[in-house]
Amino acid sequence: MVRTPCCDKTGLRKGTWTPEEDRKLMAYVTRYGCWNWRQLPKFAGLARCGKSCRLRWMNYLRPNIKRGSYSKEEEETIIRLHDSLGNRWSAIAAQLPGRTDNEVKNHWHTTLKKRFKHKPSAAAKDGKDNSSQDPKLRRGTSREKEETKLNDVDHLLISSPNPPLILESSLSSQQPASSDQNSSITTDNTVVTSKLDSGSDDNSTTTNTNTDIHTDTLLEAYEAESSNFWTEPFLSDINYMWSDVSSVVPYEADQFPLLDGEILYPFDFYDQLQGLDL
DNA sequence: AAGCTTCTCAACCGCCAGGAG
DNA sequence: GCTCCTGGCGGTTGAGAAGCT
Repeated sequence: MVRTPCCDKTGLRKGTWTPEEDRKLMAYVTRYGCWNWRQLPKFAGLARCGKSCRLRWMNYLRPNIKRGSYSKEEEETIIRLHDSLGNRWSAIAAQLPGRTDNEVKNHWHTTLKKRFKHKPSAAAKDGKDNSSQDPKLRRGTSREKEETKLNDVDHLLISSPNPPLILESSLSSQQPASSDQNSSITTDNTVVTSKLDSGSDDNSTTTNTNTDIHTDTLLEAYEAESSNFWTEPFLSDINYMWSDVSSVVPYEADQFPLLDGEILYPFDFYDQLQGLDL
């Protein structure tokens, strides 16, 4: 499923992330934010390129990542948005709280796409899905990007002017996060929450705006072709709790001997937990 | 049980946009 | 206006899991 680890010419690691690397990245970003992805691995004590760190954080370690099966509503949203937007996975993912563009893209290619092999999307028919042909048309407008930015949790992480250096050997000497750092994290959580809320609103809005007759036809076909689809329980609703320990901290707590609870559960974790009837 | 094929998805790659100097 | 740097995006890859023969 994952690539075997290897080293490139510059000595930077590639391939599968180890639990140790995840721990370092998570500890650093949680505590200090992603002030500069390029420089971050150096300060975090990681032999990875910045891009790799960013990708790992965005697609796997972020606290609000939703994992598990897609619900009927989520797949419906993907289908509708793909029909209207084409392969703009980040825009589609923005309407699916907790889902990453990579995940949405994978799910489309592995599952949803096959169900509509013979039914080209409206976007494709209208020429909207020409993104892969003309790279200049692949990107969203600056306004769309701005809106996406507002939803992007990471933009609210702190930007430390003097980033703390965390060397492998110095992790244990880290002091607890300052109140300022905590506030940024709390802000992060607030945004996550509002994003989740607004996400559903956006969903309905987008659905109303973008749904056309063709999409309905597409969805009907989709329903007809996926026999067990509508009858499946909302697995993701069961599996996903964005404040769940498993999503916030993918490893056992005792694997974080250097981290205190403040970092393990940096947000108003327990408050969220109580509200979920777990 | 073994070998083969198909599927899944984490991760890489290259390109582009936008900001800073 | 130009160059450089960085973040972000979408396409693609390929190892491992799952299914099939």
